[in-house]
Amino acid sequence: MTTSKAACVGRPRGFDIDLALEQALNVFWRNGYEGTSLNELTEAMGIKKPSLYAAFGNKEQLFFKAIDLYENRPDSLFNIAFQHEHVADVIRGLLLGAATQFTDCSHPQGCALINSTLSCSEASESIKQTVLARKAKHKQRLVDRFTQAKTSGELQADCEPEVLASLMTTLFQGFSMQASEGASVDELQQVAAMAAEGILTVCVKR
Amino acid sequence: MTTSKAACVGRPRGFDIDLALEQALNVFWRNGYEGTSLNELTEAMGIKKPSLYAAFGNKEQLFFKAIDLYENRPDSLFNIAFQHEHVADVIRGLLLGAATQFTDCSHPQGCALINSTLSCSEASESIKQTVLARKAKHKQRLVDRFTQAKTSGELQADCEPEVLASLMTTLFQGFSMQASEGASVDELQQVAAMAAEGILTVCVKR
DNA sequence: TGTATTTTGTACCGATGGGTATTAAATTAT
DNA sequence: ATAATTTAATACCCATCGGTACAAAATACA
Repeated sequence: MTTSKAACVGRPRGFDIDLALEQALNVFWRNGYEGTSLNELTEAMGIKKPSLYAAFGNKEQLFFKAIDLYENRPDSLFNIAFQHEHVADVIRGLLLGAATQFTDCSHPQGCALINSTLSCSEASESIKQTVLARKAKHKQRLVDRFTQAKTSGELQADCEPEVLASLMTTLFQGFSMQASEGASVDELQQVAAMAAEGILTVCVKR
Repeated sequence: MTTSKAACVGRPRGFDIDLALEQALNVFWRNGYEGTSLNELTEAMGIKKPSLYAAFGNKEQLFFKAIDLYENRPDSLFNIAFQHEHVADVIRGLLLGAATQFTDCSHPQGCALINSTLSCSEASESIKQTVLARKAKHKQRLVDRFTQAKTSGELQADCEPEVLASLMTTLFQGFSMQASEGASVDELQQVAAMAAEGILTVCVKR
């Protein structure tokens, strides 16, 4: 699928490339891009450096592939929440979903995309720009959905879709940081509930 | 004041130590702790490494002194907002103040404290813990203020001070990230206004 | 005029960063 | 078997990291 080179000649690869990519994602998710060293990566992936470079190119390309894997997961926050018909349920789903997923112990805490941008000095500028572009794309999905809600009369007249979308991403980023710093599910869910109540009261007709 | 060693014997120091500390703060503010190298620091401070180590100890201690400088500024967000009598004005002041200060072009974008935690791998664990402790102290100030407001009857009965404080810090962290990523004053102020309206509607008696 | 004391600049230290050259090992095709 | 091809492991490359040894320079005191 992601890597479908049927190299049927030569010595066969001694590791599962998709599994290795998942391990790499976990490390980047936990430590960000610059906070992750090749030694950490190779150890987590169970391979040596030359194998990593042969299979994935370099650290940067490995990161991009890992982020692709992250964003294409079917149980993504956006994919689930956007299934709701009413914008009120979308907003509730996004906030509660973020609080829940970001603190899920079955994987690193917080959002992999958000966590990755954090530790980017001027060195890895391309990483920064790419991640920012992806985040902007997600924000645009919010703007589009809220604009549609405004058109269909679900939102208050004085509620601007762009501002509402910005508020949502602000909360996501805050949730991601708090989760990474050890906040509990309960704490974030309570915050999400309060935020949702405030937003729905102010922005959504009921 | 901060460094009042009257070393009146020996070769006099060739640079202003307080000014140098301000420059160091600016660099940490922009790049975080691990994202800042000694070369960047010495260049910004206009001194060489041995001078830095003689004056400030090491990178870690320099960071702590820079953060002290940051937190003790009289025009701090909290110090200003907490002067208001009514909790509604405190909340409005904190949110609008954060949006405004975090995007102020006269210094690096975002909150120095929040930005510093971001790029902390397991390496600099002491930095992480110290910054987390300081952030927790600030959050406690919020909890105390909101608890007082609850007692004095300014808050709704179902509004928990801890949750409200968490929501505020969530927004601060989100604002800091967005500001660091280039969000404009206007954008953040609009978001802050919407957030304030929602919070006041849901949490504060009017 | 020393002498003690402190700062400054240069040049360096070991450790770690991302990345690679090279050779041995394992497989398919001839 | 043997050649061609691909992966694996070791050992290395250079740049940068935080930090420091050392000697020259600049001051106060005797």
